[in-house]
Amino acid sequence: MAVCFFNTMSRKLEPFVPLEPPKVKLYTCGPTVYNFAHIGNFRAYIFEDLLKRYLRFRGYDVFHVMNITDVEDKLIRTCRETEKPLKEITDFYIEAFFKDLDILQIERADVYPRATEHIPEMVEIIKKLREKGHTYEHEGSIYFRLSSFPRYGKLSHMNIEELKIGASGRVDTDEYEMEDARDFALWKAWDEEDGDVFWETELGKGRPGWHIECSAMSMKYLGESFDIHCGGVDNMFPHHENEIAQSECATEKTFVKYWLHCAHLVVDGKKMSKSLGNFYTLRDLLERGLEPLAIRWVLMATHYRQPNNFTFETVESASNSIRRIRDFRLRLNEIKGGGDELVEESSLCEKLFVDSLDDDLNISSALGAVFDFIRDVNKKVDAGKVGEKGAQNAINLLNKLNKVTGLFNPDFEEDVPTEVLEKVMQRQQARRDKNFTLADMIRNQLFEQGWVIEDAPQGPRVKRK
RNA sequence: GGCGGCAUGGCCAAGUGGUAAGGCAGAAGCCUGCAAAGCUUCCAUUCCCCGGUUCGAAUCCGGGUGCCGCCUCCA
Repeated sequence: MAVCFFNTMSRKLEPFVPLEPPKVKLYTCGPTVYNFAHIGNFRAYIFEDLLKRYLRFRGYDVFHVMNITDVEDKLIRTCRETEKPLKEITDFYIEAFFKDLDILQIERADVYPRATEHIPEMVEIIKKLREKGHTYEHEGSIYFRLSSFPRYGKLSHMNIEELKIGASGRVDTDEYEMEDARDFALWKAWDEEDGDVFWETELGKGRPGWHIECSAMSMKYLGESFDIHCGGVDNMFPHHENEIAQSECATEKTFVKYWLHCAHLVVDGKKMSKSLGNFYTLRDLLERGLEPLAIRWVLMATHYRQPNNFTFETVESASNSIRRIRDFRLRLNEIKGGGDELVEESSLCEKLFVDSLDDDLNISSALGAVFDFIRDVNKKVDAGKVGEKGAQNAINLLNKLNKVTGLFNPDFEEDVPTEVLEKVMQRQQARRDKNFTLADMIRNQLFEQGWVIEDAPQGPRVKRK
């Protein structure tokens, strides 16, 4: 079986065949750095992390580009309100963004191009579009003329004629300077509100529109046609649609082969919003004492095309699942001597895991295979059948699959403080003396200090609570 | 109004025609000095509702209900 993805463009599951195997060129829409990213953003980034890790696991040579939008309306407004330079604000949030990625164990992209550092590339594309007659100017701003691109709407299945009506009632066409309310800005002429945020270019004094940055930066690092473009469903229209229009008009080539879109995260069944009080950044969750790995689990464990309902209860449940895996590994580490090597169990688990993820990243099914494996192995361990080699094979498999999910290697407490170990020894002596009152007292004491003692056949097992 | 998605046990969630994975929570048992961990058993005669197709449907078709997203530069 081959890797298959649901391509938004065709609305079908398609076998994945990169343009130049084994290379895979991947572009994912990144953050606008005007604030801390929220967990909904991270849902998308974790989906993309799984995608990239899995492609690498399957032998592809992935080159990943994620843009950073560091010039845009909200940012300019923030500059005005705080009277700080643009770069000071964006640098701060970019640093915070990377820190959050690390906490969630999201692997870094190969390149994080910033919009402000690619103005010349954007200008080039706009010039090319202008030469080909896809643009018009109005008061110094340059707009893309949608009517010049008949295929517009093919990704989102939006009907261009109906868009024209502005049926949402939220588009007041009278306010638009464009020929048509659907047209979008490639280049925005400077006005006073922009302050010192502008570039003097051949197109005049101004700044780029949002959509053009993704076209410019993706094509710069990945070429005029590349394999995969990801983003949240909300970016499908108009952002990705506009990217297609600009890029394909400029190059006359197919821009992207596979479009993958991630569904939204909701919290307690509702869209996150500050007014509902269910809007969380990663910081907010960590302050509440949630485990980063459990957050990663929750964000990853729902199929990327399903809406993910984030609740504290689910995170708690994920923490318990992680504990089960940790305990399984602790148990395997204690095994000595000869016995079953778990060859069949390991290969079955890996096969099911791969088959599941091949199928449009069916992570739930893949996790199911891992838990089946854990149960089967535990059963054999209980029966005393598993040898050291088998335990090592099982650990190796978890480590291997962990490269894909980042969920199967929770931190161990290798560094148990000596005073805790001394207490454990004391307790062992008490148990040998059949002084169970003292033994239980010590165990309770340690529990109060955050340590759990389990009496395994091989001796006491010390774990953090 | 247009486009799209979703509806499976207390919670999360697989499963696209063959008779309901898995995790968490819960109950009982085994094990244990007692626990914990682990294992075993139990926990949806049923997959939003109503029709239809079929030997057979959670899965296909028709209708309905509910929830959600997009249609302004929100992942």
